[in-house]
Amino acid sequence: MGTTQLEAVSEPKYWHLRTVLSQALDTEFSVGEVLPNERELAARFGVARATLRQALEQLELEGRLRRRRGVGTTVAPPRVGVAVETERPSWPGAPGDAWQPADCTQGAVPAAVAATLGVAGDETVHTVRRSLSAHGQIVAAELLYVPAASVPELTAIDVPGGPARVRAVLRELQRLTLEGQDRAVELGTARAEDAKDLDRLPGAPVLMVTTRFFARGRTAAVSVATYRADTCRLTFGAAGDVRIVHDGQRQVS
Amino acid sequence: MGTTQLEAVSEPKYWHLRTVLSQALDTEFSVGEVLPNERELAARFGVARATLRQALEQLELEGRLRRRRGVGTTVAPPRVGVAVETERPSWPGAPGDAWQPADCTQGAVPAAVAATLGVAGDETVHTVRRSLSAHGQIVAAELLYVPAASVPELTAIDVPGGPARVRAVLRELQRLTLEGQDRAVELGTARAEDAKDLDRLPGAPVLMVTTRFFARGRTAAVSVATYRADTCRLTFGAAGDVRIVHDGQRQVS
DNA sequence: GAGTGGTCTAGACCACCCG
DNA sequence: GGGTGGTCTAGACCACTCA
Repeated sequence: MGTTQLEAVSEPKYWHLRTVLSQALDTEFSVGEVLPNERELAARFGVARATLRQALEQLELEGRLRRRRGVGTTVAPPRVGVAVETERPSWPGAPGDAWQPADCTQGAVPAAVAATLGVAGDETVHTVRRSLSAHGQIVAAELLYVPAASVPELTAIDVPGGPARVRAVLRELQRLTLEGQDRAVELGTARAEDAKDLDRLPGAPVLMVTTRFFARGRTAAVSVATYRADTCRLTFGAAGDVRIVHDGQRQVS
Repeated sequence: MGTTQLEAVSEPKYWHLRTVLSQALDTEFSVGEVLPNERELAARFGVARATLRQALEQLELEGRLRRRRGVGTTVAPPRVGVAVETERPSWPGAPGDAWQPADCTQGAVPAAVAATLGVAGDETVHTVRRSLSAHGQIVAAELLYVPAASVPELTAIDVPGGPARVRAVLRELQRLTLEGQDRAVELGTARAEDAKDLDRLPGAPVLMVTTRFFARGRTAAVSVATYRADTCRLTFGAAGDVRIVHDGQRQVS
């Protein structure tokens, strides 16, 4: 990485800096390598630390860098491909589903969720929490909403249940015939709670995937999953090793 | 919106501010309404302007606010659902495809694209640019890469072609039997060029959708589409009016 | 305790929009 | 020309990690 000062250009400094750093990452650094600290880098490029941080933020958003307080800034590995949808629709918890059960509560749900489920605001809904890991890292957290009416065989409980309870809910769900599902993907920010699970700061960018499951002519369950946007690439269909970055700067592995 | 100062809490000020503003947006503002300017808001909450801006940035990332230089900060409408995948796989430009042709060049492509296409680095590839509008706004820009070998009937041109040329390429593509496709979705930042098309600043968050089209046992084309992350919600399957926000604070329309 | 990134401040100037 | 958000500076202190 050169010691060069930035020459005068019309584009914002932080954007030019991002480009310079991006090229340096391509040519002079390898995955896992630690960059000089922010104060050092800022001095080297002759900018304020805040400006440098703006450039680093961009690169982190693109999944090129990983920054950890007390540790430093390192070159991030390529994003992990996470299969969101493979072939046929299937219930959560079906064989081959890699999500790990966490816990399960029941009670009322937020109005927006109730509306999507088509249930009354005070109707009992099972709320299942699960998480998904890849390469030893948690990459996604999920809230699965299952109206009690969808799993009538299930006996009520008063206290939060653990993984066993989660499995019981999912088992009941499998008994229904899945008539279809649809999904929506959008950008969101991690709630404080999810951020903790995902080992990120509150407000970290996440990809929110909302899935509706249909059975018996109605919405039998809704899943809201938040994936770490910095480390994940969501795949649909047979997508295996798609590895394109828009500006084409990045090496293929 | 209260004139209240922020009380002492352990969470970062900008995050608490985000929450306060978010609730104010839910209860005291309607879509399109203009917020007080940043200096005014910062003074009202007793924080520096930079801190306030950090909170506004979060809300903009969540699609709750829209900020325009010289104009002001307004309450954003709900995100637009954009159908990325409906039923069966289909070629770009097939009937029902709402993408607008822009222009078309040919020549070498970035190494990463060539690798995905499975062509040599110097092989001729048609690069088609298209854009997608919804409600009078451009919401996505696409680069479609079609190796010359996939459309052998097409005569070569030396200069960039317009929409007519784009249609010719797409027409040739339709003649192939589409054997399958897969997709990947990830977070990216808008290149300067795309940012201009999308009416955003460079580095604006975008959802990058990479699609591979298979024909004759190989990858016949690759599309890289960038959607405005602030205004778009990508839908897969029959998803119509899914409208859930993770923390459930938001009203359903 | 030394070093890292994260938060926050109080200013300045610039680019852009609109009346 | 006046008002908006966007960029940038030069500092300070804090929270966290690790030897």
